Amino acid sequence: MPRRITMADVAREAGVSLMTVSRAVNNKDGISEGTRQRIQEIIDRLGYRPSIIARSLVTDRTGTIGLIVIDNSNPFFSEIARGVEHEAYATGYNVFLCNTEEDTQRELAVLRSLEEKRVDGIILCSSRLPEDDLLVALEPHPAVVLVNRKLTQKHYLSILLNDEGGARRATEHLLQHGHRNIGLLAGPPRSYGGQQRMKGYRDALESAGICPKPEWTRHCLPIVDSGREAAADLLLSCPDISALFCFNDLNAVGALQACQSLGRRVPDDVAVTGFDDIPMAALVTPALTTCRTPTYEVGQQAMSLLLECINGCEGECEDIIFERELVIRESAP
Amino acid sequence: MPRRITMADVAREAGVSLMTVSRAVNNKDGISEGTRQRIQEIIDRLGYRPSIIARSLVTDRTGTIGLIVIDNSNPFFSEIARGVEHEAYATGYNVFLCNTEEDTQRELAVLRSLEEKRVDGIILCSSRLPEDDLLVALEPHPAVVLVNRKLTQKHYLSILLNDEGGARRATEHLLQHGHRNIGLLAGPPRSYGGQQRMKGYRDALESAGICPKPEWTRHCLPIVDSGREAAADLLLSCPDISALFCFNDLNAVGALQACQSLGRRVPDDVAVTGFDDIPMAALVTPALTTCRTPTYEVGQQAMSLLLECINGCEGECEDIIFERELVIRESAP
DNA sequence: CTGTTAGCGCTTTCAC
DNA sequence: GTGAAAGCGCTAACAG
Repeated sequence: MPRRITMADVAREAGVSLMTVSRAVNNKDGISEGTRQRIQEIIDRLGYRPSIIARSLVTDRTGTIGLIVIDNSNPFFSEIARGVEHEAYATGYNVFLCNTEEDTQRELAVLRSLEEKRVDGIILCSSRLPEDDLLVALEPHPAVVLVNRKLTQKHYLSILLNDEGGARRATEHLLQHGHRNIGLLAGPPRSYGGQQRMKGYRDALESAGICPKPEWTRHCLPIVDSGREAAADLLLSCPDISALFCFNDLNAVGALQACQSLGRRVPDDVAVTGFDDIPMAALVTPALTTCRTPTYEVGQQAMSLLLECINGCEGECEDIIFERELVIRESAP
Repeated sequence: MPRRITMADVAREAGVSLMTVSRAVNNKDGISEGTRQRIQEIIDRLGYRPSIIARSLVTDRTGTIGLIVIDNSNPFFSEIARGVEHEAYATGYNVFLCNTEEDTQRELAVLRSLEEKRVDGIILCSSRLPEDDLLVALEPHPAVVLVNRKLTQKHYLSILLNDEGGARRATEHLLQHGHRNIGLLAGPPRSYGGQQRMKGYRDALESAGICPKPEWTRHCLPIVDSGREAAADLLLSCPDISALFCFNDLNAVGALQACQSLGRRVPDDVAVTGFDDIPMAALVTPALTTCRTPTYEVGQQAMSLLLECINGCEGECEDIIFERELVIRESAP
């Protein structure tokens, strides 16, 4: 491996000083058009690439951000990631993608390693950390956008999803169709979104004069398999349940499978609702009634917000709230 | 924003030199256990985080790698990304995720920006660049692993998928069930995997004494919508087609939709095969016959290979070839 | 319009 | 076991 071309090489070749090359590279003025072109030619010929590492050391900007999600193989997150990366690319940033895999220790570790990498900011999706830990872990980061998580002690710039409202509407939809005993696949206990959805679910039941029984609830991981197991368990122990409100679409797909293997028809014996409206939701049989989120846009907006934050518009930035639109399909018509 | 804590702050506080702190931070020896502990305490108390940026400048290692995919919202890639990131996390690396969105200019730009970020290596998946451009763009990178792309002029460490074999088996499966006029959704023209699949498809047909007609083939983007359009177009212009071999599962799902809207039953009127076996493949109706790839493992192995390459085991590293296992389901029983 | 000096935060090398 | 000096590749600040 031959030594890399540095700015000094370009400067020597062009017979100018480092600063002149630097100005050419960064398109700054205070340099004649002639020298700029001459230097550009030499840069191209030599294949010089400025070291963002060296530049960062002095400018204190790395041109990188960190994106933390639970699990990039969950379409909800991979679509957010795509939105973030699209916006980042458009503005010259690179994105570190980190999965926490529902592990709070890993979430902390990742937050720390991004700090050591001196990212200009982070987008943290669906954090599972207790608020106290989160406050400490976020504090050293120069810019932060939270997705789907709200803190009580301190405000961070956020993209919020109206999970409570979405859950309420979905549950009301089930109630309107005569369901009284509605099961809840509640997702991970530490999920803020899960807690909001539970609120909406309970609220809707109580407004209808129904007391949501604790035994109607099962926590589960936000994946198909865990949803299947939780649903099967729930349907077996509470045979009078006629509808399932599921934390997300993956859980709902699992619920569909559980119903199938228990010989319960959907929606006739058991109605099922999902959450997120991932592409799969419309394609399974029966197609899922669910709450849609414009996931890609969430990612885009999160990155835009973060950029504003990085570029120092303290105070002027505002949280963005996305609605969860109820999409009615066959699993709960 | 208060100034960041630097190693000098720690050194001053501990009453030692920079070097001693450095040794403690990097767990090097040549330092007594006592001082090490004392320094560690001060580091914790002050919340010091070493600057990987500054370290990189002297060590010439950044602890980062670049992962380039076409589209992270395609489950095939998001699952690879998860595998890569998992392995990276385990070894202390961070991953830049970049989407090319089928745009070769963007692929070049991303390759270049990763170079400027001085990544220790890159994993390039399903590159769409012409070989000549690719050779130039890859040359300056210190370590490279190619996924599902083989070059003719120079060898790069690769994870290869036996797409040709998989396509042949899938096509043979269709032939064995009496299909003679088999359409091909061929994917993007620049896709190496697509070219290999086309080879396998043609090979199988020719071995069966059938001349694959050019009008049986449609190129399309590897997404549902494009698959639907291409399939509809194909079925309309060649009504005698009784089976479709699709570039990937997303295309196959699109083909299913096209059949539905044209009133053609699957598999009775038209048999359909997909490729990849993404989770959705088993969940749509009818469930897709497809060729499975252990995508997550592809990602893991790609990262392992890259690490070996980074750590300089020239020559000893070997390409890894994954088979594409035919999974028979309802869409082509 | 161009150049010189200093320094970003760390590690390498060598000296004690 | 510990420290001093030099330098990684670049840019900010100022001088000409």
